[in-house]
Parts: sequence; C-alpha cells; structure tokens
Amino acid sequence: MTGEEEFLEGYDPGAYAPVAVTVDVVALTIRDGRLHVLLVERGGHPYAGWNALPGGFVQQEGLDAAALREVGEETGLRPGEGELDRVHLEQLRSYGDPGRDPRMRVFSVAYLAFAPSLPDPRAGTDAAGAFWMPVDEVGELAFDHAAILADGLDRARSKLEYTPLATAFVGTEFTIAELRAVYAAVWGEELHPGNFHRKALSVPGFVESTGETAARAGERGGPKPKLYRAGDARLLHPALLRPTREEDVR
Amino acid sequence: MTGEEEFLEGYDPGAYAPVAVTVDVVALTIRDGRLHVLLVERGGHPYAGWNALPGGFVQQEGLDAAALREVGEETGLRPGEGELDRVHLEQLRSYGDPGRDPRMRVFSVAYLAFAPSLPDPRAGTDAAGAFWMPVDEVGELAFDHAAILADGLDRARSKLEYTPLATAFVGTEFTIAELRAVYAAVWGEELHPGNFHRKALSVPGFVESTGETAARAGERGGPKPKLYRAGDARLLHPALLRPTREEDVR
DNA sequence: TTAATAGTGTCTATGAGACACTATATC
DNA sequence: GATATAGTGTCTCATAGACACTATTAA
Repeated sequence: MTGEEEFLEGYDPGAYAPVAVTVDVVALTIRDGRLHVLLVERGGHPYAGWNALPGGFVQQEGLDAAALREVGEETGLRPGEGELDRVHLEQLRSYGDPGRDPRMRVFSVAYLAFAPSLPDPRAGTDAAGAFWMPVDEVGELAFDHAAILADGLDRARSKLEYTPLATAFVGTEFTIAELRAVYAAVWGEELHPGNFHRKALSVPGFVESTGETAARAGERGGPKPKLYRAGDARLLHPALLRPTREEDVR
Repeated sequence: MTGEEEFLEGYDPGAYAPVAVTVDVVALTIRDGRLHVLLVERGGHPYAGWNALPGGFVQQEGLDAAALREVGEETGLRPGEGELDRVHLEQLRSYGDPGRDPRMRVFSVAYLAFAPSLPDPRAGTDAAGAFWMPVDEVGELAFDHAAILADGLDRARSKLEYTPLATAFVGTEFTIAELRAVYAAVWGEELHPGNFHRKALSVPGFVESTGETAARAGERGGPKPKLYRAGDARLLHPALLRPTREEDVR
C-alpha cells in the first residue's frame, strides 16, 4: 500500500507524529582566490553559538523558491537586483535521519548555490548574522551540517568537470586566468596555465569572446588578457577532468 | 532566522499546516533485453486506476531504510534473502511543489534502484499490485511521477557512464555480452561488440575474471564466453562515455 | 630592467572508434 | 555447412599533459 493510498482511508493529521521540512543551503563563493561557504551563527539551543548552514522552513512555496529565498535573506540580496539572479541554485540531496534534530523529526532538503563574489551580508538586516568563511577553516557545524557541506563540496568539485558552472563564480565578463582560479580554488590544486587556456577555449560553448581586452594586466605584469563571457553550453564536451587520484576510484 | 531557531521560540505543531514526507522509488531492471520500471496500480482517489511509482510514508526510520522497505514490500523480496541485498539504492532527488498532491502538502524523496532481473511480484502478498513495465511503454503516471521517472532515467543513463553500476543489473557472474546488453537497454542504442569488450576489460576494477567459462554459448552459436564478476572500482576511469548528441550539450 | 603572465606551438602517450579477422559454437 | 558470436589485432583521429617559447605588461 502506498502512502497516498493510505490517505484515502481517512487521514487524521493528529494521528502521525508531526514532521517538519526545511531547506538548508550550501552557498559557495570565491573570495581572494579561496573557496568560501555562507554560514550563520545559531542564537539558541540546541547548538547555541555553533555555526550552521543557512536554512529554514519551507513555506507555501516550492523547494527551489524556498532555497532562493533563504539565500536572499542571508546575503541581503533581493530578487531582481541582479546579483541574486546570477546565483546558480540546484538541489543537492535530502537528509532525514531520525535524531538529526533533537526536537522533532526534521527533513532537510539541501541546496547547493554558486555565487559570484558578494559583499559581506549587510549589518542591520536579517542577514546580519551570516558571514562567509573559507571552507578549509570550517570546523564543527550544528546538526549534520558538516556532512551536508562535505556532500556539497563533492558535488561542486564534480560539477566543474562536466558543466560550465565555474562561470557562475566570476563576473559576467572574465579572463581565462580568473576562470582558472575558480578551478584551482574549488579543486584545491593548481592547473597548468597554458593547457587550461587552450582547453577552455576549445570546449564548444564554454566561453565566448567579448572582443574586449582587460584595461589592465595583473599586478605583476604580463600582457592585458582578453575578456570572455559564458557561452551557451550546458555541458562541457569533452569534459574538463581533474587529475584522478587512485583512492577516489576504489 | 533559521527554521531551527524558530523552534526555540516555542514550536506549536498545530500552528503550521501539516506536511507529510514519502519516499517514491524508481526501481529499474532489465528483462528480455529491455529496461523495465516497477509500478503499482492505484486503488483509490485521486488518480484511482492510474499507474504510479511505488512509495509510502517515511516511518520511524531513515530515508534509505524507508526506500529499501518499499522496494522489499513491492517486489516481495525480504531483507537477508539475498536478492534484495543486491539491489543498488541511491537517493535521486526530492519533489515538493505545492499542489503536487491535491490533498495536502506532501514532500517526496525519490530513490533510484537498480535490480537484477527479478520474478514477478508474488500474487497473494502485499506486492500483488506491483508489476514491471517496459519504460518505453509507460504512459501517464499519477501525481508528478512521470517527471520523477524521467529524472531517474536520466540519472541511470548517466551513472552507467562513470560508475560500474551496470553490474547491478546482471547476476553475480556474467558475460561481457550480458553487460553490453545492459548498456544497450539503458542507453537505447547498440554498442560495438568488439570495442565494448576491450573497453570493459581495460577499465581497472570494472570486472574481474572468474576463470570460468559459460556452460553454453548463445542460441545462435559462437564460442563459449568467459564469465566475470563485478570488480572493486567505485568509479570507472576512464569513463565509458555514450556517444554525445549535440542537442544534449546546449 | 626584472619578473611574471597571456597566449601559442609542439611532442608524446593514451584512448575512442572503425574495421577486419580468427576461432568456436549452435542449428 | 551456414551463420552468428567471442575475442583480438590494427589503424586513425582526438585529446590530455608536458614542455618550450614569444610578446607584453607592472613594478
């Protein structure tokens, strides 16, 4: 008998233990060449004073909408203001172990967000409690959020391989070196500049030239780099694979 | 303010509209060289008489456990009997649009299951209402289950590329031709026998030889094929990519 | 002037895919 | 014997990665 069929035999809302559904967001961005995640400090028990992923109840809205609302609330961005519209959001996975929240049964639908570099969440707003932290400095998190973050990082690293989502971390116009810095920050390893350059330009639809050149070169010299914008590809073919470590495979 | 923090200010279960959480399973298998999905016929309203994915309420258990329980109930298999243990289960994604169930807010965590060829669900058991149907004959489904099935098929096709999960569709010992038939059924296209054979053997940890040879060749002749079992790889490197269609990329 | 970077050229090893071929089995 | 299959050999083309090199810019 399916759950839906059970409804037909007279569903009594009070007959079941109450459950809640929340969304939690692993929002990633790159600042100063390092991968950061958006966190909030919890005010109350349990886990008072701990850091946690931003999240909240799903209201009368879809899951995607709830996740976007959470990102907006915690970053201080508003829909339609441009920057929030550039945030890439996708569902990560759901977590529902009994006991993951000590108070009641809470199911969390986790989302993964890729954002271009954003200002600090504004003081004096709802977002005042949120902040960006380098992912390699994140210690313990409330609830099972450390596991959610780890899953989000895995997904992000993998997504850079076969989708053009690295472009979600940079501005609308960017240099190949900026794009390479995204890969380096997310993967945690340097990439060969020459080979990366050729590869990025050779994958159809990954980037397209703006015809423009940056006004200045880097701080330590070099030619002025050309500017590109994101292309129309949804998948990278051939993929931009990271060096495979044997231990990942077995 | 996060959902968890709101709890602290005095959570009143009756203050929120009741929500339910179910699991729905896209269980796939291969019969007679064709990809099949496990369906149930709904007995009651809404969608009475429609086909639906098997699923039900999450009880006092984790999400994975709930999904495994549903698969067991609808296939008639029991934990520990062997066949159910060979079923590969992974979370697909969650669905929570308001209105996806006309009666109340229902969040569904969908799972994807890969099963070796199984007997028809046993008559006279809970599983009597379930049946395997070729995926290309599935018409409309109840609720948003058609979209869930489509997402599951996408995931399955993609998973065959970079994981050894094709081995979850065959017996513990199998021939390379059987493995190739899995790819052909899931991807919906024939593969070059010679190239597939060499590729399957060359990917480290994909398959390992049993040293045995099948007792009989195929019905239409040929040498007796060697038998293999699944290897210890969790990822295929290099991946076994399907031919790319340009329209998938843009 | 120094030093770093953008961008390109080239070489090699690897893998995908097309095609061909032999040996072996069933009907 | 006719025919299909298992398994292997070989050739070509595309790609990843190593390395080298030139031109250009900031400090």
